[in-house]
Amino acid sequence: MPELPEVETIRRGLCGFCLQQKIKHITVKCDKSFIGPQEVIEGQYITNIRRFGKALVFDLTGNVSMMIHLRMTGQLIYREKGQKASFAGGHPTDSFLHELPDKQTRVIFELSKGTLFFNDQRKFGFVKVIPTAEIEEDSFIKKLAPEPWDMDDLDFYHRLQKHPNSCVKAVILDQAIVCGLGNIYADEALYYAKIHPARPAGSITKKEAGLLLEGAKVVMEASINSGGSTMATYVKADGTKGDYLRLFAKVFRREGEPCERCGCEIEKIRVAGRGTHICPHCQLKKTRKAGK
DNA sequence: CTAGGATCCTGTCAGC
DNA sequence: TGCTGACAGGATCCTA
Repeated sequence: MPELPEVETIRRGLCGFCLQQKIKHITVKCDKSFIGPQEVIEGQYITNIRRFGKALVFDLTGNVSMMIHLRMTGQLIYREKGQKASFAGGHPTDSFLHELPDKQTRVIFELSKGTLFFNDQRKFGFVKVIPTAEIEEDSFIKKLAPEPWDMDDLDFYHRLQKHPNSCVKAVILDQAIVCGLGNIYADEALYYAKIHPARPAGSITKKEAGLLLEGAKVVMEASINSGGSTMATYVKADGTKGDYLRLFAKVFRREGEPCERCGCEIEKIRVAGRGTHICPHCQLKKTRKAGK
């Protein structure tokens, strides 16, 4: 679920609540969700929260860290004692509003001033204890490519050309090619650049690659900038489903609605094994002949 | 090596 | 109502 903007929003939010707090006790409710010795981090203080792509790293005293990856359905929900404060981020579900722990709670971190819940419906996400000095050697973190803001157009173009026969959508979802995009922002960035997701990456021109990289930055920045209010809005929604995606998504989950550029109906198709949303008029599969 | 599909797991929803 | 299959905001492993 959470892609780069959501994870960054969670990082910023939790930094505001959890820094300098002590991890007093950890309850692991699902063994699969917690990797490593929990007693190593009990009693330590949270000194920093970093982000590597879609993974969060909590640095602790004692030269130890914990990496948390939310994968598809992970959530981090912080509740302060006496309801003084709360923060929720990740896969949007009613768990944001309910009494916790609930059925999907996998790990509970009891902190000095509140409680941090790691919820995860599908159990794909995890918490992993790693010595701080070894974080950047972790197999996941090690192979991450730069984020779109740290890449220039030509570099991005060359990265696409390394997989000339793969669908361009599959290539931009690969965190070793460019870091941060997931299913939502991949669709949104391709729509921005007017590129059909099933086109071979090798057919993307330098100009198109530049537009696609720009699209990735634009859609993710917009989401990060509205991210804080996003989470707050959801929690305040009081029973109604969070639909913050609709605030900025032009194609994602908008099948059947008109494209805001041309009015043509948005379609949902399948590309690279993933549900994929396009405007069939703006995003042509065949490249038009040069000279229009 | 590449590209595509299956897989981990639980819950929800559409269709019979 | 109950069953069945498809699908899901991710990443890895297996196969051809």
